[in-house]
Amino acid sequence: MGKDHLEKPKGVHRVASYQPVNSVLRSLDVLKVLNRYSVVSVNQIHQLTNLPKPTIVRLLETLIAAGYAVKDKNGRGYRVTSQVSELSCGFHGAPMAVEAGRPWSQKLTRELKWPAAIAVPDGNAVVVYDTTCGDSPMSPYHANIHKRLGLISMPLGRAYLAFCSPEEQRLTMQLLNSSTHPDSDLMNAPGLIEQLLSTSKTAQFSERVGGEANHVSSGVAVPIYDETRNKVLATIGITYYTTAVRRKEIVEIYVPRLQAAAAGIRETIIRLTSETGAAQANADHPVVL
Amino acid sequence: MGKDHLEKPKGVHRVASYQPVNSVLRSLDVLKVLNRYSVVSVNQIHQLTNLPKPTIVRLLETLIAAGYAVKDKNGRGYRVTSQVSELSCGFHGAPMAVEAGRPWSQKLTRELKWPAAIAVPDGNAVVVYDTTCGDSPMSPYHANIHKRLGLISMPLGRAYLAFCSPEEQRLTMQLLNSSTHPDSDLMNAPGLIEQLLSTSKTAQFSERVGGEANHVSSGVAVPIYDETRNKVLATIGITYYTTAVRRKEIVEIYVPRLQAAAAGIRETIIRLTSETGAAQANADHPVVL
DNA sequence: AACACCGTTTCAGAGTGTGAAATGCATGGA
DNA sequence: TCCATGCATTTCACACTCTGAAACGGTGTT
Repeated sequence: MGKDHLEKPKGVHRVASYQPVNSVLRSLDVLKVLNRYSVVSVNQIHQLTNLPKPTIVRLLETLIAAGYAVKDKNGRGYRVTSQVSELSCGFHGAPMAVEAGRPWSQKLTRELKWPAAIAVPDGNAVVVYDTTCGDSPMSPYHANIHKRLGLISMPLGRAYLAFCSPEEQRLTMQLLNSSTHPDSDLMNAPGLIEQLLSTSKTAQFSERVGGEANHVSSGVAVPIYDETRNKVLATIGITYYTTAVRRKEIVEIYVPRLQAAAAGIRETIIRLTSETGAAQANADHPVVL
Repeated sequence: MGKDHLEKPKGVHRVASYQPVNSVLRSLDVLKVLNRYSVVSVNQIHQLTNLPKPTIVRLLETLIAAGYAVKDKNGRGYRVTSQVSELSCGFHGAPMAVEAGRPWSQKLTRELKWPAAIAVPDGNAVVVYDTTCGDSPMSPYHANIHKRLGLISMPLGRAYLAFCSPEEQRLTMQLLNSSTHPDSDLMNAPGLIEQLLSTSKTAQFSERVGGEANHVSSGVAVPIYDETRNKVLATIGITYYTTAVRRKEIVEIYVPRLQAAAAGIRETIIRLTSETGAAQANADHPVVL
């Protein structure tokens, strides 16, 4: 397979360098089938996957050894155990927000040109899990992915702190007072904090006007709210050069666009969540016998 | 942490004839770690699993090829996708009822000696997914696991039909009228059906008195009700020789025991469900950075 | 610039997964 | 009762696939 001339990697993403591990792919197929039907026989799996039966039995025993499946009584079939939740319980918070939000932040950047970012609350800060600063032709910053942003000074942080539940806000404030974080230096001005939060709450978005400290950039952000859990799942915002945009434009165009994106993301998340939990209650039962 | 996958043989069950497939066990470990943390680096996985880094990258690429993971932007880490729900969405209905109910039906058989059974509604019948007839010293029948039982004549079936929601009952009755099923021959006596259902509903359990047809056995059953979804998840019942038990004993001892078991199973199911869905919202965030 | 760290790639070799064929093990019909 | 049938399971020799030490290359730090 050795090429003697240089081959350019495809686009930005490199081609996978490894061949996928065969047995792993097969085991995932088997586990998927196990999940589709309540109780499955080796033969059913064989028909659904075209895998040789010995292979199926071997993989099933492997899944059993790992605790994700059990053999039904008197060898009539196999089924999954409650432990399978370990394999999907992590699809919450950051991963869900990123997967649901990516198309929306890209759309924002296409339309407004400025970079957008999505951040997820994590203790005493928010963590940026996605930015479109690579897609934006004129990004004020280069790359702040995985950066922890302060909950007071940064719009993405404040959009969380101002709009989360009162109890959550109280606990987070305690955390802010008892640990070091990006905004630790602002903690001695309690009046300032309350003012910023209430201003955000009234205006329905949070804003940082640049030029104050040593920032040439400004930003606005709004929360992504899950109404079924009463929880701020993430925040989404855009950043721009302070001198390049008039405030009127921000309030009348940028903020509504952000709120529309947040609403769209919220709907996607609700859909993904309900699919994960319930769903297929009907599709699941094509009368297994 | 867990590295040696040496499994001890399990008690009465036969020892697994195959050696578990190594790469599969490892991939499941990796997927589990991916789920425990929002975004993970290869190094973090390495520290948590003790797997060699090339192996981790290979398995991650395999998971990516299968669609269960994606590489976070600019190579800073990996995370799961919404597709992981495929690997656990099946733990509902039958598997959950069986896993939660098994200890209770065994307890019933230990105490009352008669065999107990758990059945799950499936279209126009209920399917027996677990029985303790192997544990019972005096079982009237031999093995009816995976058998489809009628919703009218059998206590396990009637406990579902009588106690499910009115809308579900209406749809199921339509299904019973338009398909063949174990009780097809009873469908021409509509008065009988309504009477059986209302009697069950009043008495809070369903009962079949043997000797009527050609049965020497009788049975009682109760529904396992999920209050959060307003849904009968399964039914649990016991079977006995008609002539061996006085009716007083059934009403005063058997039925209360069954109802206690149903309540216990319901609680276990609620616990399992909430663990699967939410949970770990806090434990999940040991500040990943 | 030099260093340190980390993700990724390479590659040769051995251990491991593979699946056709054979063997059990039920159930059901004659 | 005794085969016939269908399915789950086991065996086993071989090919091949997975393995992981070592090397590489990129990025951020001193």
